[in-house]
Amino acid sequence: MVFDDIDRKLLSLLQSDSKQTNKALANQLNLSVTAVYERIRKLEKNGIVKNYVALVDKSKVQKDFVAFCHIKLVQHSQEYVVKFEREVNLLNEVLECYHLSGDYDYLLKVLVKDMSSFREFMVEKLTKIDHIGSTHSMFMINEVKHTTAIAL
Amino acid sequence: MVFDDIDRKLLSLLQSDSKQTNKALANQLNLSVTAVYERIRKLEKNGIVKNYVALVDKSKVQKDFVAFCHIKLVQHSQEYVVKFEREVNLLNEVLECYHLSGDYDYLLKVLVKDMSSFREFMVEKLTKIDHIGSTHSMFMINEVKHTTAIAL
DNA sequence: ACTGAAAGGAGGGTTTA
DNA sequence: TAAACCCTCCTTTCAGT
Repeated sequence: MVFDDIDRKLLSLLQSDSKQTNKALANQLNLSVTAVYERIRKLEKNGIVKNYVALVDKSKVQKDFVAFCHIKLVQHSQEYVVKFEREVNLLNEVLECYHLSGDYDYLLKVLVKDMSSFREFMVEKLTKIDHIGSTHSMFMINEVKHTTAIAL
Repeated sequence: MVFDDIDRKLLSLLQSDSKQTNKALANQLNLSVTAVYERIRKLEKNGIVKNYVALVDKSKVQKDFVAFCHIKLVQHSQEYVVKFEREVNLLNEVLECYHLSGDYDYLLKVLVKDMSSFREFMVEKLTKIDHIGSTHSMFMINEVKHTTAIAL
């Protein structure tokens, strides 16, 4: 799909606030309501807009201890990798997991209540997954920036 | 603010799909539409729900090269830290930035088009920020998991 | 804090220009 | 594309429990 500057601006608006009415969007884009409606439909249909979500303030729900865990597997056979990735997907403390280049295989972003919850997570959940060789964790001191909006 | 199991379920529903109507939410929660409406208002008013956003599929907009950059500052004076954090906030390629414990000071999640865009980002933007001592970058091979939903 | 009803407004689609 | 118009359904308010 090809998108122009108006689509880009529209995506930027929707990424910052998806509860705006089509009328409000139309004003900012100098378009008619119908034109905005059609463009949004197209973006959704093409899977460019995946979905709409509410963002929750983690500090307000006692989940503001963020840890980044580097993980190395003992082996890299297909079987081990698939199993590890499936298990990680089931852990709700893990918000993000990336297979990475470099010294370690994976980077996990883990969200829990506090250090003791993190300890529990490591002992009871993460290290219970087979084939984990070594881990190295770093803790967030402060969140400097966090956005879900992709600049186009 | 105190929240009960219904609020938790409501937050979970809104975090997975914020475009659901209050009626649909009411059905899932066995509540009336008004009761759902009031609960959502309370969650918004208390800042628990920060905002509502559209999530864009990065692979569909040619932005699927993800890099994690560890950064060490040459000094840690208040002035350097503040300036660095302000500059980083202005870089739209940086989706996330955390001040971390450990060997490096900061971890940045950077989103660009490809390796050559990343090179450009490093040379033209990131390393133009003063006081950066050393950097160490890792590249995403595969995204195993990525959610914005906080489990409650 | 919940329900149900009722008003106002936005979504979703069609037609005309 | 844009604008006018429609009907439907959702949001929001209000009275009552």
